[in-house]
Amino acid sequence: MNVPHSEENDKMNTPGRHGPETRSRILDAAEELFVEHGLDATSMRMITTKAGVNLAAVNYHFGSKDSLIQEIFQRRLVELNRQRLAALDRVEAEAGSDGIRPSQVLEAFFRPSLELATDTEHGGRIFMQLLGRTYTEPNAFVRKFLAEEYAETLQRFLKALYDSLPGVPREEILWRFHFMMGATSYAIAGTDTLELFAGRFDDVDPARLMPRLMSFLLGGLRAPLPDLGGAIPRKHGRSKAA
Amino acid sequence: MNVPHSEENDKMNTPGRHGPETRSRILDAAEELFVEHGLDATSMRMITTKAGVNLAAVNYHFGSKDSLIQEIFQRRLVELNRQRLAALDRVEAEAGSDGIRPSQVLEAFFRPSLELATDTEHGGRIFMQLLGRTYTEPNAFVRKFLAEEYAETLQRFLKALYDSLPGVPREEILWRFHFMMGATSYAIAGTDTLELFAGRFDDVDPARLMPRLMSFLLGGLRAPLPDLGGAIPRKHGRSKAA
DNA sequence: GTAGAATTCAAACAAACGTTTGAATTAGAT
DNA sequence: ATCTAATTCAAACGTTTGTTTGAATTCTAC
Repeated sequence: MNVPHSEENDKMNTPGRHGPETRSRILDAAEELFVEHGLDATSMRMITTKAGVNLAAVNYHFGSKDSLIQEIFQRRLVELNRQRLAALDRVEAEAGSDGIRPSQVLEAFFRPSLELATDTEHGGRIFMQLLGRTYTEPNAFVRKFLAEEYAETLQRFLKALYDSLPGVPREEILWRFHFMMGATSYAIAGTDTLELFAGRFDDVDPARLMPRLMSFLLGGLRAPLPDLGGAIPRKHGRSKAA
Repeated sequence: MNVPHSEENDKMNTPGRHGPETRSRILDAAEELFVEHGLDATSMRMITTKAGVNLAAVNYHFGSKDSLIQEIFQRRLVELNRQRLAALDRVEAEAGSDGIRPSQVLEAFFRPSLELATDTEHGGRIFMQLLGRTYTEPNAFVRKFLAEEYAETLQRFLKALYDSLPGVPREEILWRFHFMMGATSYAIAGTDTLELFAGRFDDVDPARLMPRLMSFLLGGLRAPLPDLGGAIPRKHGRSKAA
């Protein structure tokens, strides 16, 4: 009867009669609920009730629950990765003849996400909590488009990191980048995790999180390379990291 | 009619007629499925089908799905934390007059989990993947008993870490321990995460993961303390970490 | 071999799930 | 004011969820 929820066509700027805010009401409500209960445990009824809209509104505007999830991640990730790449462009443009330092690469990658995690006004903090726990999400559908959304950004940053650490085996850099993403995700998503573990957590000021995390990450990245014992597949051997 | 699933009473060693393996069949099947699809997305029917038992068997032997989940975590975590505490006891017993080094604390805490993650024979690897993604699990029930299960262990290790780093503000140590747990969890749970991101991951040999991770963690723990700018609540100031 | 408890089994339960439907309502354009 | 398309709405759709039931089966003990 109707052909709504605009899969890929016109942006419903001209149409959209009186409910241009129904979409965003749903997005905001869903974002919060997904953080609180997880993707699966959040039902359509919970979302529409919290948003104050009709149950059918999600399917009308987004098509399905999966499409809603995708939309939520996309609207944030596109902007986040845009900022990251812009920051990398900036430091590369200002770079001298001997390239950029590893700390600059990390800054460009992690600062935008931590700044988004600081934003309590527009739901940035909520989304970053959601994103953090989504990295380990088993849901195949979610994993797929998350990988697609990250592919280009990751590739550019890994290359920049490789160039900033000449002589260090790429395999090691890749692993350490993995470790760094893990530490960062937990720092953002799981504050209450350690809070529960350790009883209390006095200083959770997000403004102080950035320098704290940055020190840790840089220390880990520049740590002496491990002694991997005997045979190492490719890349010849051990040495000190830069 | 029956009073089964033995909440807390006798260990059903004397009773348990011909199906002492029904319980473990269910536990093993559930563990695998939980890793593959997540806790919520794994249904009772999937579990009982994979285990080759009747649908009602889970409720009969465990009482409910939640109790099954709890049982799965408990049988592994009790042993894991026992090993951790034993390792800590050992290094503390051998310690000289000037206490133990931070690296020894980290070894005692993280090595048992990484060794469990290496065990592909008895499902240890599978469980550690499950545990890693459960740290960020929103499910309130899961979070609760996970915190209880970890409370004592965390407390002892944090104290040991504090003692091994005199002069370093406890707040900083707590944060860095949080970062370390994040890095480790991702390293174990989310290998496929970065694999998806980075396209390929040549060297995933778990035997090499331990030295790799250890170098990174120690580098992060011993990194120079961050400059937190102006006022720092309690604990007086900044200094170099040991 | 018979009594009785422990376990398995097929079937059903109510509740919740995501989605669809078709009529009612609203708003923009002519 | 009228027509038309976009949106909202209450109700129902067919599945799937975790759990329960009561009879059938299996095993231990006497």
